[in-house]
Amino acid sequence: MARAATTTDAFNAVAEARRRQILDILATGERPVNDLVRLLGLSQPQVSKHLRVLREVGAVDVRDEGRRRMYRLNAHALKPIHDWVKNYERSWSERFDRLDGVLEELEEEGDGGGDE
Amino acid sequence: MARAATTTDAFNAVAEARRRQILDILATGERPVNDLVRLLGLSQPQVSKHLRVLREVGAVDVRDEGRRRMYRLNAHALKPIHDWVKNYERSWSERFDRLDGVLEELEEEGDGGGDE
DNA sequence: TTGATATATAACCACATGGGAATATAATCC
DNA sequence: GGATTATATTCCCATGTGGTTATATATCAA
Repeated sequence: MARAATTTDAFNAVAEARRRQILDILATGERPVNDLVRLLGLSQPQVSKHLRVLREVGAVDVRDEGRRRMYRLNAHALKPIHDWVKNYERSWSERFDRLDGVLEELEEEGDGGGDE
Repeated sequence: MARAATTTDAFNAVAEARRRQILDILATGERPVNDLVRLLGLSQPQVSKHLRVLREVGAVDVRDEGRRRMYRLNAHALKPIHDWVKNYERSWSERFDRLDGVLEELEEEGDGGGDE
């Protein structure tokens, strides 16, 4: 088996930095494709393909406006990523560093003489 | 060019669900490889290879203990993911839904013939 | 209608992947 | 020493990739 498709879920879709950049731009408002092309300095097909991936995972919505296609962020698709990663926040949050130290000591004490 | 290597950064590393599962288990405490093999129902080489990816992006640390290798979470490597995705949180947070509506209206109103 | 503009798609390629199987390495036990 | 246990690595392969170039589709303008 190869790697999971980029369209499998939001995790795979935003693994690509370009696609995160696209979302960052769309976070400031709706944009046609050509705006993204200029702002990112990518080729037009490249941007269209990235947008397709983002569409397939639901991270962007499109709306036709004449010959332009207006893309809009749908950040709800990113919620699973936030939900997963937020559980790790305490590990790097200064506020919890001291608590973590205490917990580790307790664990080791209860562990029956482990040193290290 | 192909897709970025899984070891490029944390985003690519955790795009694989198995690796997120591994981190979830390690979040409960240090574990030898065989624990992960049993808990995940994966083959041992598979787990070792996933662990290598997680090591290369700094998401886990290892410690030798006899013939076992104890793996430990290093959640700090996940901070960039959290930092990126947290900026989108307001989009799905109920508390901000009403505010978003207001902001969008303001944007549209002010958009009378804007530049670009 | 013809031409220009805006976007999507297709064909192609080099390449890293995740899984499986087999093997290598290393520590422990007899 | 040999056997067992624990882990890492290597080889193999099918597959999906991101970029490029070329083309298709659709809308607007003259």
